[in-house]
Amino acid sequence: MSPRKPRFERQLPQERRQALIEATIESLKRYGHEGLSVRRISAQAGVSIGLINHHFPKKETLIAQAYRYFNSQLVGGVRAAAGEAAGSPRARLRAFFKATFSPPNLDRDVLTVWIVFWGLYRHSAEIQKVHGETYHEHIELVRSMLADLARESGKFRFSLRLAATGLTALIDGLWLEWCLDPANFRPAEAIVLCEAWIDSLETGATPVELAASGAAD
Amino acid sequence: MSPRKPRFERQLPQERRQALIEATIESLKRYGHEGLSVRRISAQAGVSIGLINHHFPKKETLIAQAYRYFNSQLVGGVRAAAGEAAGSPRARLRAFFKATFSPPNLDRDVLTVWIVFWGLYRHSAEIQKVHGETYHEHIELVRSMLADLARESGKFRFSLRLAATGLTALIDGLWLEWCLDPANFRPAEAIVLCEAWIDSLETGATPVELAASGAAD
DNA sequence: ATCCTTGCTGTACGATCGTTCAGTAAGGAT
DNA sequence: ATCCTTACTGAACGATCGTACAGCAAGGAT
Repeated sequence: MSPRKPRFERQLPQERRQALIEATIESLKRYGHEGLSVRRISAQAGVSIGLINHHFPKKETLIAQAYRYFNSQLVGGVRAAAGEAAGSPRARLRAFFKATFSPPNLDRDVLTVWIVFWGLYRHSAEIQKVHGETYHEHIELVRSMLADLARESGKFRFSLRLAATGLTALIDGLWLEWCLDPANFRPAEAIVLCEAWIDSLETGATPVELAASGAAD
Repeated sequence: MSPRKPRFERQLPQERRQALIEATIESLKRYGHEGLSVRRISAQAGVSIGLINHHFPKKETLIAQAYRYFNSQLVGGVRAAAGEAAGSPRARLRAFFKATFSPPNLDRDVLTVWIVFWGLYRHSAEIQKVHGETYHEHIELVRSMLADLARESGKFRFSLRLAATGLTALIDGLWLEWCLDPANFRPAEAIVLCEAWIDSLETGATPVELAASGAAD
């Protein structure tokens, strides 16, 4: 008789928690909102139901940490792609666009997961906190690249804040449209549109200031 | 003794169904994803639990019809605003932007409701059908306005399809960003950015064609 | 005034939810 | 080889879910 195989393996709490976080994301990819149950998550992780509450005080805590991990993985990916690109600000932006509109960023499952998290936003203080931090991190990345570009190529039509807002909106909107229906356009076309937005920042004839238009709301 | 007040009032099926649809939307605004239960919806409508299944074969049918009604109300609003504007294509676009970035369109509750519907997208054929129809209607509206503009003012940098894709993405992205955090920018600033996008379509120096960039991917 | 249609109510049912907790056992320490 | 800590299991609990259905009653028809 061979030595009995253990029924389970003990893990360090830190490692088990990370495994549960990754199982949560996988469960959300597979089942959408229905993947948000301790039974689905624990099945995905290959552990018992009770283990989740052994490592996390409430389900909400696990979900919020999964949200943070998911966002940081994605923003980390595009940040690294932009950082590795050659020196010119324009080249960094190009690498940033390319990474944004390629896997693993451009993935319908990513939208599925995000929508589940967004659905929790209004009623969960933890989710709001994580969202605020990671969104701020993302828009700061865009802002810094635009700042580099402005320093090199002169004035923009808009304030840096507004230029970053517009570019972020364009990127997010294209990303969202593609995920909802990939038949609408090709990823390369999205990149062309983003590049064109950058062009228009530099070549725009009339600098638009907001004091004038800010009167009415 | 006064005549007894009836415990309930009978309605024509058509009217009751409409009331249930509106109660569904209100319940989603109030409670987000948790508002998607027959108990919450029937409480919101002031009727019993069983009435929903009396008028709709499954809950999913009610939800899909609520989605259709919700979308058609919103797209109908901006379409009407654009239609009532003065003759020039530019003026119609301006009215369209203004309606898009004003209540009742620019409302955080609208995002709350949409996110719930989006969360059902992947696993519900009915929701997919409704989404496809209303999204197509919306992008056709944008496309027709851009077509009018192009007819009057000459060539665009992009194909009509791509110009409409980009403008729709910019609008949706700005709308989404504002709903997630209204402190980021003012609605008037979003309109300025959209107008600038239109400007850049007309004044762009280099017409960009896609055959060149479409090789990869 | 009585009947009839049917809009409507509300209990019941089985499934699934998040959480609790008493007990099991893995595996390093002694 | 034995002990001890604690990661881990899994049954149980009450709450809530969507749907079914038997019966009630509103209100027009006769």
